[in-house]
Amino acid sequence: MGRKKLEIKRIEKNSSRQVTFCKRRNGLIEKARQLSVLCEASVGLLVVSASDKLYSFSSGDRLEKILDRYGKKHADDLNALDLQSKSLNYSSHHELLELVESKLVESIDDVSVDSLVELEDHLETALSVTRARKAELMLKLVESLKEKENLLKEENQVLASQIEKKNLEGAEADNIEMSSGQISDINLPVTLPLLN
Amino acid sequence: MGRKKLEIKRIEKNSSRQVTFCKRRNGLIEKARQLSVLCEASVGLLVVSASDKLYSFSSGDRLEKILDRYGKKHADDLNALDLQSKSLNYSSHHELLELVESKLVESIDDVSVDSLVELEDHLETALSVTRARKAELMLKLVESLKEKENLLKEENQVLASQIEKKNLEGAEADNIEMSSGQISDINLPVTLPLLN
DNA sequence: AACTATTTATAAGA
DNA sequence: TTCTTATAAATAGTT
Repeated sequence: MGRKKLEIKRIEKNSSRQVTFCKRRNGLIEKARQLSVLCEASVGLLVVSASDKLYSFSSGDRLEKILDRYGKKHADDLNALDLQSKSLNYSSHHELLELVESKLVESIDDVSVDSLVELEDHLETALSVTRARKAELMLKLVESLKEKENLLKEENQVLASQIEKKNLEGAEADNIEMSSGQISDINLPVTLPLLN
Repeated sequence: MGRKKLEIKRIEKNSSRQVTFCKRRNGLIEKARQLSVLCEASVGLLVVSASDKLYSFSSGDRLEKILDRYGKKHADDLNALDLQSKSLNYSSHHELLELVESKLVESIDDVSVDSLVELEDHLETALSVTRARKAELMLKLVESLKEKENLLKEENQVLASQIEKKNLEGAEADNIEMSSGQISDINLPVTLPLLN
């Protein structure tokens, strides 16, 4: 449904692929929503772009909660942007560690599945945040190094062009010297005989 | 897109709802497939009908983990304490992916808890291997960038010293130019009056 | 981000 | 279900 029929195979052109991804992803999510509404079905949809951005839709019950929750965590993990706002009910890692310890002190048999699931969630969230921060720092490091690289390259170019300029000036200087030599060569015969 | 425009709200007529469910479900799955192929995206889709039949699509990587997790949650809920580790004897990622796919081809309901637990272990191991690899690549990237930085700095120094050298030569060149100008300045007054 | 020529999906009917 | 067909929707290429 477009100007041309499109073969269903990887779109080679990068920009087209990205645009198509955006359009079709939105379309897909809308279709998923419509299906869930029209037919009272549970629909869970996750889309991860090649660049690791995550998009999801879910229609609201258990299955979808799971998918959605997974999606949100990984969105955090991957986007690593507003960590604080999405953050955690425990205020510090120290607090989290205490929580873990208290759970572990209980006799395993007495621990409810629910509380373990809850603990798992806490730990997973903490892990995501940690990973996100790590990824963020790594990316910043790489970025700053690339920036440095660019600055140095620029500097190199400036220096190189200065050298070229110097070389040209040197050549010019030679030319001037040559021509004035010629002038004097011409002038001298004119003058010298007269002077003689 | 049909004979009439359809409002997006629950279809009341039972048979119509069922027919529409079937058509749109197939359409949605096909769209999901196309998106994954066209744009190299990972797509996971789960649809549960009102009569609790499950349909799914997944594009073959990451997303399997999510679907697996759906199974895993059931496993956890039912057998929370049965978490004995299974051996991990797959030899390659390819093999692992095949394993995952084969599991996913089965109707989710029919997968045994044990096989899901096993699959989870496989996936977690693969995940940690992948993470380790990612970390390795990141570190290498940082290292190579630092190396590049050093090379560029060296080049800069070389260029700078060349410029300095050129400047010295340039100064000499300037002197020559100056003196030849003086020569012609000297010569001209000598010759011109004589030529007049 | 819009536009629009086309292709696709699908609602209703058989 | 399945096929057909009129029509609504999605979207590929373009600007």
